Amino acid sequence: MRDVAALAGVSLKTVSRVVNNEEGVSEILVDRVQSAAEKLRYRHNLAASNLRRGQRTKSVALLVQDLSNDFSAALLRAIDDTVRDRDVVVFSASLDEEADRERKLVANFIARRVDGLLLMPASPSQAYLQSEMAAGFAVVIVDRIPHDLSTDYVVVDNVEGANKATTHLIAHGHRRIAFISDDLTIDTARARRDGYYQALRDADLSIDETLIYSARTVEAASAVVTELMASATPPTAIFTARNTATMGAVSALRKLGLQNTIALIGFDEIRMADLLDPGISIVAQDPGRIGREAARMLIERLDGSQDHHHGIILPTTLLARGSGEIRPTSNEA
Amino acid sequence: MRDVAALAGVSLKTVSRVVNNEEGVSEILVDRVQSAAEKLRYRHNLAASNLRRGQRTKSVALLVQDLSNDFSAALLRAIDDTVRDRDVVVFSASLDEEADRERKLVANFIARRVDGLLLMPASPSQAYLQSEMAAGFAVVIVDRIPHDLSTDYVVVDNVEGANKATTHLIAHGHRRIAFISDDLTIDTARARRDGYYQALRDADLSIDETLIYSARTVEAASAVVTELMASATPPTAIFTARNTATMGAVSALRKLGLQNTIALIGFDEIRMADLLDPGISIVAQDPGRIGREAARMLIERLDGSQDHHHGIILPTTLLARGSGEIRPTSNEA
DNA sequence: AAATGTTTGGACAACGATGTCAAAATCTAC
DNA sequence: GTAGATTTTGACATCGTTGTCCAAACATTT
Repeated sequence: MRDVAALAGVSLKTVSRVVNNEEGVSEILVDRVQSAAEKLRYRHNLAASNLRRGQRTKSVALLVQDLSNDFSAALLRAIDDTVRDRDVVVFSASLDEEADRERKLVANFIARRVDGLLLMPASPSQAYLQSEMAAGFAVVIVDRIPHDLSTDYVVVDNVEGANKATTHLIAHGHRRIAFISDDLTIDTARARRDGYYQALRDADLSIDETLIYSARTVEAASAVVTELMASATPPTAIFTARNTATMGAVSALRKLGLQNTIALIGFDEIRMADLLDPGISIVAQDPGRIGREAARMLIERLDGSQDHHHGIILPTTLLARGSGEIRPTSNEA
Repeated sequence: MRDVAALAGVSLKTVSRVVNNEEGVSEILVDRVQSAAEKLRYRHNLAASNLRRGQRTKSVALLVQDLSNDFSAALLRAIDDTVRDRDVVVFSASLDEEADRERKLVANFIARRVDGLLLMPASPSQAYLQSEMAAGFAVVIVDRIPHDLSTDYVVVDNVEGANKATTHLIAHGHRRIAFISDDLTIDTARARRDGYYQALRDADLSIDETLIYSARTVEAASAVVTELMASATPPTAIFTARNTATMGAVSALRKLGLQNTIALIGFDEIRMADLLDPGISIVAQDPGRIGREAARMLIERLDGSQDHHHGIILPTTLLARGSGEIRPTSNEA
């Protein structure tokens, strides 16, 4: 910038004025500065500008479990779309449920002075964010309920959704319904299990702990289903509480030739679910909507809203496509 | 920082030393500074540090067509994983094939002084990056061939992959093979069409322009297939040159009840492809590998490599799962 | 022609951090 | 106890910008 000023024969401040499109610089000088900037390939330094101005960095960070998961990818896309109007850019990273990584990344992003954080927490407690928030840092928790932290969040009604799925299976005559979720240390997984329990209780069915499994990956879920089906008393229906689990279950059932025998409902949409045979019944959430709402809440905070923190609980939709409507075979009923 | 120094009763520089874990500060002072920092909730400002040090910002940007597409999401994940060791964070954004957006975002990221750019270009020419690169900015083009720019890039062998798919269909007796790709202004789409043409020519089949379509979205592709099948002389096979096109074709064929009649091969993997009936034959690329290679190349440049720029052309794999092995019905042959 | 108003341009300090270099404090050895 | 070596500490300038405030240049009015 100094060089540009020298080449254009003006002061630093005048160059700054031109760069920022400020009023009060004669056209002749504007031209001279611009061509000098061009010649020297001058590039404005946003970091220095932000430093001086003490302003927002116009950047936010999104931390999710796994960016390659459809749900998280859709979330990211929706968030990026929502903040784009305001010229805000998005950092993102995968946590793989490692609390350490969350802490490290959050510290890094705070050092970078991002304006806000959208977090699908891997940590059991987010109390460590309290002091940051007190200092004006905006945080919105997505897909999970915040723990030990009073902040905005956006989730779906996991208990209700899981209840709906389980009740649906019960209504179709099932009494032995397996539950496969992500690790139960995860809030969302527990909520879905609670919904499952609730539905069983409401139907006066006993809870069989041997039907409760957790599996992080598609392969793990597939192995669980294979094992379950080989047991002495296999379930007649499966409720998979996560998209990867659903994919694993579909794959395993098909391999066993049981896709038309064992009922299956999954939580969270999977691609091509309606094109499989049978179609896979799903309790769907709308990741785009979750992302948009979360980004909107974050933006409101950045705009200075001091409203009381609140959570948005979005509804789920049961999509009956066939797999969830399979009835138990006679000898199992 | 000033406040921390005051509270600890030391100079600014000493605080800086403690923050940066530099040698030569007595333990007593280290403790005093740390507890002062704690008390004041001091957070190191990376932007200011980078400004003073004139160093790398340890951030890179990834610009792709659509972050919610499986391919791009897998790319992002692989890149994030690769650069994480070095404590580098990743910005990402979707371009939706809008060249303007690419230019704007690149300018923004340069102003933010990201160390490097991973770009799936939407622009027809990337010449505008030449001067940035001359100034030491690292650029790697992914999934497409750079235009008017000498730089590193990572692509798959699109011509060969498309040729392989088309040849496979021809070998199964097809002579009327439809081609559905992304917009043909896109380099990669053109390369795949070229591979398709090449295979037809090699088999002495004429090229029928009425069988060439482009469709950006799943819905558009579905509509194209529906239209094609309603025509007087429908194809007996379809080659979809993009994952969204494949999804659209699968959906349309199934709706028409033609999934076991019309052969289909897609370029780029789709989820659950092997679980559909018939399984969907795919010319697969490995997005994780593409991302890792691209990130690796970028890192090498950041480490100062001045090697001649070069492109990596990764192979594709034909996965025969059923849909691509359907033979034309007798009256069509 | 003097007084007033309106643009336009520039000097300077500051944002938060750190490299340089010299001063102060501590230690060693005779 | 003192010269010399060594460890700790701090003053200052600087990275690239921009807000503040004043000065110069020019136009307008009476």
